[in-house]
Amino acid sequence: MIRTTDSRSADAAARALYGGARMSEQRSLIARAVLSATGAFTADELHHRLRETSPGLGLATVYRALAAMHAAGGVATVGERGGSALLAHCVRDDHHHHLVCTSCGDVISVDCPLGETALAAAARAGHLVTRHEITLYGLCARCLRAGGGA
Amino acid sequence: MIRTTDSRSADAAARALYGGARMSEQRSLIARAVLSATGAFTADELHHRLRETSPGLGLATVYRALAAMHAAGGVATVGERGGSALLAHCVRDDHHHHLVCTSCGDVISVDCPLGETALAAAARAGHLVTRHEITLYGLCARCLRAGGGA
DNA sequence: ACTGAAAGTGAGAAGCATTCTCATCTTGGA
DNA sequence: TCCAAGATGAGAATGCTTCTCACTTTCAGT
Ligand SMILES: [Mn+2]
Ligand SMILES: [Mn+2]
Ligand SMILES: [Zn+2]
Ligand SMILES: [Zn+2]
Repeated sequence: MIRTTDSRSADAAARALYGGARMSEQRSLIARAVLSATGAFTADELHHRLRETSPGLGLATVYRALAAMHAAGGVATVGERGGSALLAHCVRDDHHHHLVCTSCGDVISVDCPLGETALAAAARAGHLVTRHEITLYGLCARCLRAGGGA
Repeated sequence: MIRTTDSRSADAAARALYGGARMSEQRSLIARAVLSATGAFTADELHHRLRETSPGLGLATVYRALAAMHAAGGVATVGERGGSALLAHCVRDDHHHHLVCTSCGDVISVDCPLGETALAAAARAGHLVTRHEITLYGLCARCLRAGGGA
């Protein structure tokens, strides 16, 4: 039986999030917390979770580790909540966006809705779109079944 | 000759931005600055501009006036730059988004690209999209002609 | 025009997320 | 093993935005 919590594969998965950079005990813990998170989280939330088993872990270290994972592409900013950035583990490597469940925090990957139509309209008006940010908020299938249909 | 700076119509336009609320000398000045801005601006930028002719104007007053206009619908958050919110005068009352020129700050109104296709895809997966944020960045026609084609 | 309660103002303090500083560990290749 | 580069933790610092409070202004009702 192969377990996803196997220490060898867990280490490899955690290490991969940093893109081959140096690994510390703290960064390993933080990466595992990111991998085991069910949905989106803020830096502070992750810090609180980690504090339960690692009381000495600093908040700045969490921020630094998340920035490193973000740079390596394993973590994405998927929205914001109450003034804090919402992050999540993101494996998809093609261009896409995220739907964040405002009830449970789950993150659903969505294809980019900016198609030929939208970009062509901008081009027709003489403009050039070089970058865009799209975030969807709503309810995931589970939360919609649970309470949205009442 | 009818001038856009006619005091009667300027007052009316400024007043309209607040949605009929009480009007002070400061709010009038701030509303005119919003109306005369060519594109997007931060609260601090607007404050600096206003300071040139109204040295006593407080930054908190600018923030409060912008919040009031935002609530009334005459001002929209159109993006962010360097950690500050980018605002702009927005008259369009139907659902739309904004393309901000990263060169000159001009704001171009764009139709919402989230069509049936995108929403249906989410619905098919059992999700419900209740809210979304879309911001485009790029170059306006003028800036594209000026430097983008070099 | 007068009055007064509600609303607005200015200065600075306060909040809050995030980043920086710096002295002190760790890590991992040589 | 050695050590230079990198990571850590605590708290200071930063920067945008909001709040507090004493004071002033607005305007609906008279
Ligand atoms: Mn993703
Ligand atoms: Mn608009
Ligand atoms: Zn959910
Ligand atoms: Zn431009």
